[in-house]
Amino acid sequence: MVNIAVESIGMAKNKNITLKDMARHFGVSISTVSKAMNNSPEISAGLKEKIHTYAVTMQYRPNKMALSLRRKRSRTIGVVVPNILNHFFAQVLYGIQKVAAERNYHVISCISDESFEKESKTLQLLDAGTVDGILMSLSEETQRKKDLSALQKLQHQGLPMVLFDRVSDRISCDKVVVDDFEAGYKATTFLLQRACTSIVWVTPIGASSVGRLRLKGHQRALEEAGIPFDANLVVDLHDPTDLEAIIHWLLEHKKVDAMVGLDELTAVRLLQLVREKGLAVPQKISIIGFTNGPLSQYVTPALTTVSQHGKYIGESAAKLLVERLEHSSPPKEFTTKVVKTQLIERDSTTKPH
Amino acid sequence: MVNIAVESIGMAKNKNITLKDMARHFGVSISTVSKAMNNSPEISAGLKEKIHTYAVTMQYRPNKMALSLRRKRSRTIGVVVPNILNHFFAQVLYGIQKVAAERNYHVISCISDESFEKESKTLQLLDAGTVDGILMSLSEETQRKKDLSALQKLQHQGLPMVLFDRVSDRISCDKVVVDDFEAGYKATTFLLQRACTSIVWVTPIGASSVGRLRLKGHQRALEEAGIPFDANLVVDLHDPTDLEAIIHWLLEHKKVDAMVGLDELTAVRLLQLVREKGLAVPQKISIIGFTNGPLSQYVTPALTTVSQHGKYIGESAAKLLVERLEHSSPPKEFTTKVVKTQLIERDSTTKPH
DNA sequence: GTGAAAGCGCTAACAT
DNA sequence: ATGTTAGCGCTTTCAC
Repeated sequence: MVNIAVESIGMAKNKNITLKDMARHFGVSISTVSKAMNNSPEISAGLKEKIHTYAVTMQYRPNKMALSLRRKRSRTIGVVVPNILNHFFAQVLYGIQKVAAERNYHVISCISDESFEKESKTLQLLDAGTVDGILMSLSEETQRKKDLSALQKLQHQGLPMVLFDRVSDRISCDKVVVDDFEAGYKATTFLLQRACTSIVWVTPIGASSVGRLRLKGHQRALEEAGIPFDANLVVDLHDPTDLEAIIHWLLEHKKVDAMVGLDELTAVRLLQLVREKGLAVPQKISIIGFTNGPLSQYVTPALTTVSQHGKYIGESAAKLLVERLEHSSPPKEFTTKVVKTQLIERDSTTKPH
Repeated sequence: MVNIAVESIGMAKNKNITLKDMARHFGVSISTVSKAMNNSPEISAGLKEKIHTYAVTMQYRPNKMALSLRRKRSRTIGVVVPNILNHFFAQVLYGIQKVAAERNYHVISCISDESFEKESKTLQLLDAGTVDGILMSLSEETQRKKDLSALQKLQHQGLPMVLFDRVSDRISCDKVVVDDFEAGYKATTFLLQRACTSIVWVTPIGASSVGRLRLKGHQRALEEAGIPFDANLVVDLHDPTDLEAIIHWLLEHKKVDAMVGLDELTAVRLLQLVREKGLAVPQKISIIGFTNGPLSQYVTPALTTVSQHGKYIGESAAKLLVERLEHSSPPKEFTTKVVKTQLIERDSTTKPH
């Protein structure tokens, strides 16, 4: 009686069935069932057949935890991005999810919110055992602090990782980066060709590898054109709410004919502020943004922008990681994949004359 | 000597240390070490002290898989969203990540891409054992097919879940939804008050619960105003590329004075198409969108829009789930939380007269 | 205060 | 063709 009661409750609660349960059911050993389920040739066709159908009707599903414990692999990768509301990172994440799904990996995603503390905490939680590997882009604060200890700890644990976009020389691993120097160079050159010589450079990510490289490209372009670099035109934006005041000041005290915003939202806000000031874009001021998202596309005038191919970066990074996870046999050199940017000309910049 | 050698190799490869290793090191039993690490009062203060410091220097980290296997809980929740490039869902995900991080849960996120097949496959991969519970918003295709078998299977496994935004009556669980009927009603009423009577209704999510409810709200508002409902004005958009042709046709064959786009991107595209046609917004045509994202905010003219508080929805859903996971003791009734929308008036609609 | 033993669910080398 | 055993890393009851 007790048994029956237990069984029916069991049905309702759908207690997950195990190999042990099936073994008991057939009066065979657990390993026999295991082998049968894994289609081992050791087991007779008849028994296998019976066990399989029973497994199906009982909805047997192998326990993932037990498998992971045994195999020491979880088929899960961890992803840490600074900000998921940023279209570029959303695209990257999309790319990552895509290849992960294709290869039957789960992805645990975490947001650092550009905060060093959150990033470290996240990284701690994400240690080896939870995930087989990590995909990550450094937070701005982390790059400013230059404190990579959390990451290094993981690396020291032997956790494979690939860094993308915001990377660091001090971590040796596979990397996927944008050719940011060239991107900065390209944007500035583009403006110079359109006779813009006084270019305001607004960077919300000044301390990041990405921000620094783009700035260098900018400076190089100026240099090659023989235009002196004016540090006052570089706006290192720590707090987005400062933007308005800064731009107003610049517009009143400097002769400005172009602006570059290093992320999509900043560029669009630049556009808005300039127009509010009554200055026509691109006639008076040309504007270039980064990240080719819907925002750049649909704003008026449509923004000339540097596309970074976020989805492709995500896919590449994920593939690189999975590759390493599965063919750990030849631990070949670390590679750094450089993804070229593309400058998409729209209506926020003047035509060349 | 042997020990030293082993130790140094251990350092290099950083083989993760286990309770067993520590037990051997101190010549005590595994269970003693376990108790010490868990601060059991059974263990003498002295030993505990020694073990703790050793654990720290050796960087002991408990094996997550073993713990999960033992506890039958992974502290991981699964999230399935239709589309992460959509700002609304990105916000929801952000909210979810936030509370998950606060409560020390991992989140495995998956994208269904509005596809029934991908959603089912994902759900299968995400079965009990992998995650402790699920947060999910149904894909459009799934809602059209009305095939919830994958979800029901999970439910039958006893996996706690909470559905958000795109939900179904046929699944009984906690839910967090937007008051979509009211949202549709509100949008239409708003337009009617501004003397718009011929309202084009463009829905890329016609088959979803959300799309249907909003349409009902729309119809009710029309009805109350004594305006006959014209089914030709409802555009059930299956393929986004059709939008242009459809709108052109409508603009030429119907007298239209307002349009509503049921997601952010659609509304913005509507705005663009109308303006390309040379029709002033809002003077000739008023436009209302959904989802209050940067796109709606920065487009020209800025879009009047129905805000759905994505982040809040994500937070609520996550909290509901975690609540259930942690106090499974009183299995109280399922709740459905209804989040009110907010109509944000901007410049794409005329002022009331 | 410490340890032995069983068990979580599964696999695999080694019997029989 | 099937079973035994040991073990993945940890917790926990029960002895000592």
